[in-house]
Formats: sequence, structure tokens, C-alpha cells
Amino acid sequence: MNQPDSEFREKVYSYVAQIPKGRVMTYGQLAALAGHPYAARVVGGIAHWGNPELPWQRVVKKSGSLAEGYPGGLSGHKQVLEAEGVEVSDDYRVDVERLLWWPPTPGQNSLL
DNA sequence: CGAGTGACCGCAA
DNA sequence: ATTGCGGCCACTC
Repeated sequence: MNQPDSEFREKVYSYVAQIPKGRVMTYGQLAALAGHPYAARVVGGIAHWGNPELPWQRVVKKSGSLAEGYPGGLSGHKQVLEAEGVEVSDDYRVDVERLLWWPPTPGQNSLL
């Protein structure tokens, strides 16, 4: 089986992989969902060295600004997001208030 | 087990 | 608005 990857990383991978196109999530949010609301830095580390197949481009900061260190720089990140349908301002910021996405919360929906 | 690092977050000046 | 500092957690040496 796989290596004993930390549950934290497993969750982060899972959530990031489920972010729908045109939506974004924040590092602190992913960290909180993974079980540690203050481990946003860890999420950043995972984003840098984690599975490159995942859409990390949809992961932004809490302030809405794009992350630093993305291959291609902010300009590259911006263009990728725009290609996904996310509006990015010239200041490399996205409307988190509007595009922020949360995973399906159980119990809220009557459909199991 | 200790120290350093990091695609962050929040607060103070 | 920007800059500086601490903190939190996982990973590596």
C-alpha cells in the first residue's frame, strides 16, 4: 500500500482535487479542513512539493492574492486562473468572497 | 529529540 | 496602504 503519508496531506490532496473549476480555496481553509486551522504554511509546503497533478492554481491566500512561488510567477498563475474562468485583477487578486468554494458539508443536505 | 525551513495568517506600529 | 514580528504545524537534516 502507499506510504504512511500523513493524514493531513491526504486530506489536503483530497480537497484540492475536488475544487471545481472556476472556484478557489485558501490555504488556511484547507488547513482547517485538514484538522489544523493554523497549519496554512504546511499546506503551502505541500503545494510546492506535493502532487503537481493537482490544481494548486485554484488555491490562493486568505486575502485573495495569488500565492508566491508558483511556476511561471504571478503572471503565469493569473493566466492559468483566467483560463479556468476565474477573474483575476491586475493586482493579481481574486474575489475570494465570491469564488471561495467549500466542500460538501454532511448533514446540511437532506440527501444523505 | 533539536533546529531550521516554508506557495501562510494575524496583529501591531 | 506597507513593513515587521510571532506563531502555528508538518517535513527534513
